[in-house]
Amino acid sequence: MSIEDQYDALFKALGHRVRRRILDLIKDGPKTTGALCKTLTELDRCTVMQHLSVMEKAGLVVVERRGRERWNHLDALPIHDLQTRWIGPYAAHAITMLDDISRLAGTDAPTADIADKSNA
Amino acid sequence: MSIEDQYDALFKALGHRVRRRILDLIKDGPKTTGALCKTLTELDRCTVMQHLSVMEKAGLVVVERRGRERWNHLDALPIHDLQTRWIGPYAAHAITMLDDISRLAGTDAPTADIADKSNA
DNA sequence: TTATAATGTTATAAAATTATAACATGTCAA
DNA sequence: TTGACATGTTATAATTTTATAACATTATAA
Repeated sequence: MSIEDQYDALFKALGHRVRRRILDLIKDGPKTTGALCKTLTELDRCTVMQHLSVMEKAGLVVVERRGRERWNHLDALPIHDLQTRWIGPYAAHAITMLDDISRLAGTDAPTADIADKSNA
Repeated sequence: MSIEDQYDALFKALGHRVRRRILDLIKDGPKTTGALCKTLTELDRCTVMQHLSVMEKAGLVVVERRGRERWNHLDALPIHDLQTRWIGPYAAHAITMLDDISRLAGTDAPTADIADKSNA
């Protein structure tokens, strides 16, 4: 699987609000598929499993089988790598542009939220 | 447009390699649609325009019309915001987990690439 | 061991995305 | 003003994604 394939899979996995919701649900500890379905009452169980499958392919969810239960763990490392290799450089680019604009205009860079570089 | 809508649009826009390629192409300066099409020879002009439209909706591309030309500018600020508000926290979460594991195991955290926190 | 709970599999419908084609509009330059 | 260039619009085909249903498998506990 090429790096582009990985980016495709990752961005795709993050590009649906239900899947981001699932990430939130398992952020502080793994949950069984059944437990997730009890929370996501608006969705069919099969739909939840399909979403989990998309996330598993992206490496965001790691499955641990215990008896008849399936525990879905979050693995946030792919997100960390994405930040390091792709998002970070582009975010830096945004700041560079802002700085350029500021220099051209002879003013300071815009306010906190946008110009804030201190994101861990 | 809610914040979730924005995340959907952004992740979706980034979730296709052709669109990431376009971002790269306009990173160092705007390009006309025609110029982009000349580079992306494997795609129909309409397809390129559809991709540009997806990116425009996500706020990644800003269009400047000059005469009969359409200059596509990159705006990386949405990516910066995404990093600050969403990606960053999750990336930090990954590091926290690694630290927890290391502490439990009584060893140091794994090697550079993964444990590296120094991402600008 | 057997009913049931939890999950897995296969099939399919509905919706959205991706890619083209055909035609239309607006602009420049001779 | 007219021909050609750059882009816009509408329609449609092909593919993928999302959602659900029906049935199958596996494991637990009474």
